[in-house]
Amino acid sequence: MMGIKLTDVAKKAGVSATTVSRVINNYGYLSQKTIDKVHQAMEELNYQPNSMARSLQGKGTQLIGLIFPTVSHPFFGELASKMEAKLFEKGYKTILCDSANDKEKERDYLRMLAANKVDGIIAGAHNLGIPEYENVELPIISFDRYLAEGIPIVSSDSYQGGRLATEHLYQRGGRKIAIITGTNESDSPTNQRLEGYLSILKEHQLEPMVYQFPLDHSPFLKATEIRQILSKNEIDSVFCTDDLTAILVINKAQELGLKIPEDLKVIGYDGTEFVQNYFPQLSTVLQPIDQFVDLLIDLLIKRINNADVDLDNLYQLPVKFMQGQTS
Amino acid sequence: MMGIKLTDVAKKAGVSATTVSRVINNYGYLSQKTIDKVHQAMEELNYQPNSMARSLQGKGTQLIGLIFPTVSHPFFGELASKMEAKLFEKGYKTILCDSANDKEKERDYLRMLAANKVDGIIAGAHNLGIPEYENVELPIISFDRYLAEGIPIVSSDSYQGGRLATEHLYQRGGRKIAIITGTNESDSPTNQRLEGYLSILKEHQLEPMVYQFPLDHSPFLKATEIRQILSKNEIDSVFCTDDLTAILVINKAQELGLKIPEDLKVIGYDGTEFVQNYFPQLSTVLQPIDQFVDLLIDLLIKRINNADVDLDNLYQLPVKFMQGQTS
DNA sequence: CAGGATATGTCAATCGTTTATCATAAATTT
DNA sequence: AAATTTATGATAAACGATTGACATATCCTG
Repeated sequence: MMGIKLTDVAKKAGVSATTVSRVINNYGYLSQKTIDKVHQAMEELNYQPNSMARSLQGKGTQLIGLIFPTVSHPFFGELASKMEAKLFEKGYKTILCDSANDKEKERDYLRMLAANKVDGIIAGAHNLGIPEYENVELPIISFDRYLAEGIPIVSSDSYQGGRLATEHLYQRGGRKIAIITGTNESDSPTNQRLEGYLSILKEHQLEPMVYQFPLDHSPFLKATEIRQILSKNEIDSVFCTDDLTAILVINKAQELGLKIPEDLKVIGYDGTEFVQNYFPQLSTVLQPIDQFVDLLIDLLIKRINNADVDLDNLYQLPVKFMQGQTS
Repeated sequence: MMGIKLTDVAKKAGVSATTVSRVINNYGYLSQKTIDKVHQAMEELNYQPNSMARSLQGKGTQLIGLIFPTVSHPFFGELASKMEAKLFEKGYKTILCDSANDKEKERDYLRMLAANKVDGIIAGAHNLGIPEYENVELPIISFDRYLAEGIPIVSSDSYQGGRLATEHLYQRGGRKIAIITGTNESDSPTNQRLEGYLSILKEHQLEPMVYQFPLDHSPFLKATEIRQILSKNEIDSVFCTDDLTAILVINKAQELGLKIPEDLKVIGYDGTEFVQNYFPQLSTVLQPIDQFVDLLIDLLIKRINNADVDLDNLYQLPVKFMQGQTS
């Protein structure tokens, strides 16, 4: 039933357990001959050191917790997928935690990750009021959201993104420019997209039209509200602070017989590869997902290797506007 | 640096370490008073038993490995997300393994999961020729793909799905019905979709037109090939064996000025919530994702609790056709 | 109040690996 | 040939929790 253990390898290789351990952990004096013998025995027995026993010794688990709202959303799916790939390259394993916008679940996760002695956490969920983050002694890096004092945030320049999108709509002739965004309950840089929008409208002395949908609204509910907004016929442009909402707007506009972009200009936000591949017509603001991944992981690994490295509080990566046919 | 341990709880609660362990593992005689005292101490100290130490004792890690091609694909993203949620409910943690259609990566994962002593594995990747599956002594359940003798497969009735979609296209007047599917290198029930298609064409004595794209083709490449196929103007209907390809077909058809469904009828396959929400117009064959999740997890847990339970080799869940406006 | 049931404690071994300490032996340098 | 350096082994104590064996004390019940 039980697997191969270190002593089995030692026996097979005809050396002592100590020597096998020395080979595995590469310390002390070792002859090449012994190293080869041991490696061969490990291969022949298909030996894998027991992670539990190693980390009991304080070796680190090589486990990283990933806390995101849900990987069923293309944006987080893409982020998680790339994160996982890069972590695996670097020898880490990923524990997936879909917080599902559920505060209690997120707290449970935090406890669970601590109990599992993960080496670090990357958190990008949207729940507020989780004081546990204040006391976590683990290395954490946050994605796009304030968690607690001393936890670095990686995000993009949402203010600039909001400005880019809105100014673009204005340049294309939009004068009744609405924004559809989430309720900014969470203390996240994401809310700056709205600020960017407002700043541009102010510069052009236009009246802002702000629609805020709670994050936990179903797409169906959102679609219904969007239909209502559109059928009032009071707007000529919409800036959606995520691509999926923009797609809903386009769908509903088509149902209502509105021509895009003539009757209605639409801009999204995120620009995942998914949307670029399957909705190439959508104008959107590109978030630098690959750079997010690189930076998040680099920072986390720095923290893991040295708990005292000085990291900035906030890293803001630049965004890019991408012209499609919907604006 | 180090966290709270069992002996700290014992001290705080004023009882012995054995008693604390008895409380945690719920065995032996215990008074309610003691139980409460210990629980209170655990809470006050925010104690979490060290998973490593527990599983060294043979307690099981409560870890489950999830091997899928990539969660950046809406279908697998949804599957993974729901799987993770249900596993968490049942007290399991999910290690995410995106095999990325990379055989070597998948083998590495298998090794890694064994070293981490996961309690079980659910594998739904698409790689062929991984003999390791033959020797894994862990409980495994496969999603939609043959792995090795004795590993149960959960899938849907792809043959029937292929028939449903194709017959529907015929009923709507399609006579030049093409299929776009993957190359059936992987030994998976999925390939039965093609068989279903062929069977219907045969019944109606129509000429099959089969286009097969390798799984690792980029969407861009696929789109280009689709454009070529469509511009030859030889078909009036397409059955795509996944929704995303169907979306590409629709995009390219629009570019070419083809009216849907008049000039071209399109049917997809999968019917994720994502597609239902954001592409409600697409006709598609619904896979029973929720039932997949329930069944996969129930079977796996059965195997975990009793390695000798008799499970079927193949579980085929029914699919449903869903009428949209593209057919 | 005897005797079983209940409640708690002490002690020690165990899980598989790491690592420090000592010991010893061979190989290499001076 | 003596002195180092290199190579390996034997032993044992961790890491944190579990659990069986055994001891003891309190409780309840007939």
